[in-house]
Amino acid sequence: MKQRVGSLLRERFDRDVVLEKPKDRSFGHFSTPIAFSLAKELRKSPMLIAQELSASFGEADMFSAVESVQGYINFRLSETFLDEYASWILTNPDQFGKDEKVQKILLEFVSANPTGPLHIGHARGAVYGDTLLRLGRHLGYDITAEYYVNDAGNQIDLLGLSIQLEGQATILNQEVEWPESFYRGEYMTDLTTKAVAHFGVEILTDVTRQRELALWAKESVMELIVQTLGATNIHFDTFVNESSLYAQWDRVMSKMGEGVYQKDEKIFIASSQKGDDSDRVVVREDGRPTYLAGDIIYHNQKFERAYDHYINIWGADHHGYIPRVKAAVDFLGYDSSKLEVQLSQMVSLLKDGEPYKMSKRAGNVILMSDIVEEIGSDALRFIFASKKSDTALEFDVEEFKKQDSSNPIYYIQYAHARIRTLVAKSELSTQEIQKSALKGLSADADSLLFEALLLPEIIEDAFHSRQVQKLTDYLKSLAAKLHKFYYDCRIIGSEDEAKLLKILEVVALSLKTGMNLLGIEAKDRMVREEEEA
RNA sequence: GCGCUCGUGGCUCAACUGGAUAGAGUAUCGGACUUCGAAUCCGGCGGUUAUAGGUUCGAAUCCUAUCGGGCGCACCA
Repeated sequence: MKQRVGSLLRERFDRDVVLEKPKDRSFGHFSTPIAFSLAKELRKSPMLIAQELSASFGEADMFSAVESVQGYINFRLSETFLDEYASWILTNPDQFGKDEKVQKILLEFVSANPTGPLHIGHARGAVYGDTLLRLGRHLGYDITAEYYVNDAGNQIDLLGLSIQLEGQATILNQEVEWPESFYRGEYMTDLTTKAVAHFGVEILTDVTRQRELALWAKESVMELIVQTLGATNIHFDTFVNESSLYAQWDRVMSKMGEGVYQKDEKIFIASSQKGDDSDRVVVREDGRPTYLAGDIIYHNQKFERAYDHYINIWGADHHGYIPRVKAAVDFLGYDSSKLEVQLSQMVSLLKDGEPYKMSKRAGNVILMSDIVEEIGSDALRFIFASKKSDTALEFDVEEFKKQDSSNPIYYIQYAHARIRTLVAKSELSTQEIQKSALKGLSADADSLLFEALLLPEIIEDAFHSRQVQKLTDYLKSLAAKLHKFYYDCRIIGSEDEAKLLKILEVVALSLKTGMNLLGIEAKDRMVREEEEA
């Protein structure tokens, strides 16, 4: 819709035109302040320019009115145009907001270490990434969702060791000397029991089999992670194991040419030439690669797979790491501007206004699975989608258990369910509703319809700005408009029943499509929890 | 110390990326069910957009400085 108006104006004025939603709907559906920017070149007052420009329209059937107000040019879409659009999407509901973008994108997210279950911080990145994925795919982008599994390095050794120690302490009842850091929590107890069942008790004391044990345990942890993600409607297309990459090291290193050099028995990457604070070690004196080495091979492999664009979602504590990876991509001979890193900030949880208790049982973290169990996947997804991912977020789990308007999930679901029950109650057939011509609408009805038809613009904007909260904001405000409309205007039995229901069908479709893009299922009926029992 | 980032009603967040009178929710106070689901709606209170300068037709948004919070500054991942 906005695109069509935009391209029309671009043709007319021969330049990009800023289109905005007027603060006050009585001004029209769209407006542009273009006269202000033209004022300087044309050496005329904005008011005059706006008047002349608006007078030059009038004949276009897309608009029913074009007016100038204090330098702004306001456009009002014609009812015919809105009606055609509404009819079209109601007969092609799957196409609402769809587009046909052609880019291939690799989206890497979560990538949590396979050494323990996901915690609440991971959940945020997971939801953010998956929401972007859904939005992008809806727009037609060919996106691969990838999980990078860090199954190499110290942490994996530590995983093996931790299981052995856990087993020695709890199963063999031996005195154990615990290292400074090790993995703990309920899942470790489970893992240990399973390991003994699988390998026999000998595995607990055989130092030479630590790695074997660790690699087995990793698979088990990954299953747990995949399961937790699945419970939140998050699924990956591909998993890349860090351990599988090192065979390519020599080839990748020679590919970087001058980008790497040897010094003090170590190998460095000259990332300081590319804007990093200093050069970084990629291979230690003893020949063991650093974490960065793995990431270099991984990114080389990503670029060899030839996508048009790459998005990484990282925890915000890794932001200092961006320059060195970009430097590596540059040295590998690829365009590092194709690599985009989005950060996901910290989450702090409250319960009844107090800090949420970290469970000792889980190893002093808040588990994603616990929160999903407590407030549900829908609520969790909604909260995390509703705030910019790169700013810190604090929320109270109790807020999202309430079943009233203070809980946006219920508020939006209720709006959708209200429409569904209304339509079910009406004597009119779907045919009659969809065929009715939208003419002579009240200002409120027109405004509601227009708002519902705005969804495609919101999807586009939310994806391209990577700000998925624009979608949740939109759904909240559309639901609010619906509730108000419902309250003000009697629908069943009114002489406009068919028209009004047609508009409401568009609203319902918009809400449902939006919720699905958030990974939330729209309900046709609301059921109170206590009624279920 | 250096780098990144954020600072908007009591609280949680918006503001179309430089545009019209800075908006929602929550809290609080007060109203609306013999009518399509009150899981809803309406109204009141609450702001010098951290502070001080600057840029221009126009600034919460851009620039500079100051103050305050967060994160990072590994041969850990």
